[in-house]
Amino acid sequence: MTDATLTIGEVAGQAGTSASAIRYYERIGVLPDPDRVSGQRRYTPAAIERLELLKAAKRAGFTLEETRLLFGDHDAGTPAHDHVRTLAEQKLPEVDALIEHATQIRELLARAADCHAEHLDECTVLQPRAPARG
Amino acid sequence: MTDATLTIGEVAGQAGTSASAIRYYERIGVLPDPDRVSGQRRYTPAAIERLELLKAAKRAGFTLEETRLLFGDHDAGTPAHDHVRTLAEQKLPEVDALIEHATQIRELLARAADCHAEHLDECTVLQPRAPARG
DNA sequence: CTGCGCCTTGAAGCTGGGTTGAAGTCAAGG
DNA sequence: CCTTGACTTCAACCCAGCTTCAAGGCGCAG
Repeated sequence: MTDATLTIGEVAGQAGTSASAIRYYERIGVLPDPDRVSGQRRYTPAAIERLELLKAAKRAGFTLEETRLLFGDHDAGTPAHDHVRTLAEQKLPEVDALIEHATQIRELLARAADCHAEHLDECTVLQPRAPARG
Repeated sequence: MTDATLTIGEVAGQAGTSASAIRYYERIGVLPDPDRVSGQRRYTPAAIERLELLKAAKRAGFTLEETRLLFGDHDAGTPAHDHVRTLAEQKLPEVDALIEHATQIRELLARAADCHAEHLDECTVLQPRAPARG
């Protein structure tokens, strides 16, 4: 029924993480407990997608606890379901702010990377929009 | 010459961080050593902007060490200047990836926040683009 | 039945990013 | 003078997020 055939090592390799990290995630409830074959964890390919989502969420500034709440398994009708909506509403502006900040930083980096000037004054990484030293 | 009049407490308050964090940043070289008046740190308003840049960079996934390298004080002509360019080139695609991932997460959150369905199946936070359960 | 490779667990250790606490300094005010 | 309050240093502590270690299990090849 579940074509859970992947071992933890395979999943880790494909998702670009480590087996120990996956075990850790399961321990703290960020990932669900997988099927077992004679004690060993077995995964479906969906687990890889889930890990990638988890990675993206982490990069977006979510703590593991938040990803657990947001992307954990909640069935409809549970109080958790409503809680997820609330949390999502809370996090939305934070993610928006992150995107905006990251875009600003991106501009700075682009300027720095593109700068071949002899003196940093002309292309300094600093001063996102600050005048200073004028 | 330097109109450094702000105390660490004032800067911390305005930048939305803590005095101990600022001392820590100075200790590890992420921020430059400020002027002193009878032992006490004094800052110009530029310090607040710098702290805000630091915060943005952190949110964008930079380690403090990276911000030290990127946004630290390098004078023109130093080897560091070139190193900054290299690092900036390295980080650019990472920041791009971050922005993309964050945008994806944003979509997920927006869906979740907007979902008033009774059952999570219709609006589940999971499955960014995965079919699954089909 | 031995070795190999990958898996298991639990506990302990590590790194980054700070915070907290103790003990002391300085300037102003009563 | 002495307190008050915001600052100073240094070391110790804390938390999240893993990694590493020790001791052992399972299945397969030789």
